[in-house]
Amino acid sequence: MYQQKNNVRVRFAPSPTGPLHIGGVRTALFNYLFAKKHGGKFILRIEDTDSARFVSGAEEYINESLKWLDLTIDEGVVEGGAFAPYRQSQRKDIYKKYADLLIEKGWAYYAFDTPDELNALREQYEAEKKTFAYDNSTRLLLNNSLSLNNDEIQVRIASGVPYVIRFKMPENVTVNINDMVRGEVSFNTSTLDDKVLYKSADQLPTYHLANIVDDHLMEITHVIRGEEWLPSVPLHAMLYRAYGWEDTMPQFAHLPLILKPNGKGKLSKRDGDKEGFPVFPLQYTSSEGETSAGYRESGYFPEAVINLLALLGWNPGTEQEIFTCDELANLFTIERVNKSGARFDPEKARWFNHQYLKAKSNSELAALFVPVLNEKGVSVADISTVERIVGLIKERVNFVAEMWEQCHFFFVAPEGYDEKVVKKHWKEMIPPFMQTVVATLQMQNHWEANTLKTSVSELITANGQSFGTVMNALRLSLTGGSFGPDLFTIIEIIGKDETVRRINRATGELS
RNA sequence: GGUCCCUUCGUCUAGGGGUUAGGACGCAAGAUUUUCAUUCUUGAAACAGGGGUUCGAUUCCCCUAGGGACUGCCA
Repeated sequence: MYQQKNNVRVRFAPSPTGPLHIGGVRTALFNYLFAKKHGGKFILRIEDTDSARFVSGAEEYINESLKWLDLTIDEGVVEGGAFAPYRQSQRKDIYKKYADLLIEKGWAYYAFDTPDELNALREQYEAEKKTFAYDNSTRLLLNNSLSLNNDEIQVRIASGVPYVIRFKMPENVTVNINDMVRGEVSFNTSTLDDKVLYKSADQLPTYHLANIVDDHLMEITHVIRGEEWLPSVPLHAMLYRAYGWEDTMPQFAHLPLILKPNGKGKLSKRDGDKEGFPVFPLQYTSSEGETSAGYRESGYFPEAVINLLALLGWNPGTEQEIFTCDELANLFTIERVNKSGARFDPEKARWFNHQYLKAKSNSELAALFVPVLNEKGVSVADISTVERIVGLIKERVNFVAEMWEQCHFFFVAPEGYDEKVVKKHWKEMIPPFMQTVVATLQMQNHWEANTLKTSVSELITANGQSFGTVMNALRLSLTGGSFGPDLFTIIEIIGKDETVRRINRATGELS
């Protein structure tokens, strides 16, 4: 397949145009895993060559996201490195030089057509049910240094007429690329257009130029990116050829897209809002004040996010599903990346988090739960009790935040009683019988779940009561509902006084 | 429309010329349980269609269909 190079250097190259999308995070992850696997370098390059779409704070968001997920960057804007700067807006001069070089070599040309003119052409073509393309069939009809005579070109440039630099795509060249995930991919250059490489609007290169120049200069060995770039591959390959860099051209790997849970198309911000799952690693508030949920704020553990993302489009071929990041780095190979897009499954995402939550120690979870308790107005005096409670309920929740509804009754008396349970279990004989239960409990001097269970069970049997009814009624009066861990453990933890108080209150209120 | 990519249970996927087509999520049933969960067991659930090649195709090839991406002075 692909030859392994000695010094693997991969880059994650996002644009700071908004919050990093979960698909972008997965691209970062696969790059990171690949670098780790081969003992190579993981580089973060900021591709901010679109001044119009630049969003302030987006770069910080990217850094914070990768940090939260513990995807350590070897070289980047913050980390520095031998190939700095790593922010493309700071490499302007480099790109200009390389754009000019292409003109000199005859691989590119100046084009004076304005955006308005081009748009008009597109509309005109569309009206005739055709598609306009700036390519070998049209370029001689347009205003550029290929169609205009030399004097005219010089006059325009000298008088400051804005121009872009376009790649002169050669005709009828077959470009074969061996993609690491897709195998051989083939294109004919005659179907390709003359892409803008250098913009007049902001005097910055487009992605294509900046990307190829930087990947070359930064000695990138493998380009692992989303499938949306596959159609650009022949252009990129031709650029490497134009510069004479073909022998060091990186290997390409185009990752499948992450698709909507249901419906058509790739995962978008909207889907998350609609289905109630995050699409972004961190919560994000746009400049318009619109907030989108983040995995972090939704209570996902970073390890769980890494795990679930790794298995979206890749698997090790075994039945193992839970992996540490180190395990993933060991097991990861591009060859086992799938070709087809994967629908995102919010349900399974929650399951992953559940697995990680269960695996955490009680003290770890208790520490995470204390802030939730404080928020609910519970001040924690005894952390060991919280640890114990958390241990009792961690099997039944997916998120730390869900713990409260599973265990609030350990901390506060029920505020009401579930009517269905009242109807079903709060029989007429319950209130009087509860008095004998209270009496029995008050006599206990060994306040421990098993002992309590024995005493109460004996009482129930001795009085010929229905075990289920009494137990449910008791649970109702203590928790307000019909769910939760072992009842006698609850009784043990909340203590004698509180237990008696709650039973008396329920008896009073429900009679 | 054009170019390119993709196609195994509802979803994520394993597999790969001869298999009872495996696992996971979710779903259903049963067992356990004082409740709800957990846990355990079981179950329903897939090779898009049509042609080839072959003794044999879900697997290889072609076509069709469906899906996706791209088609910007965005990345």
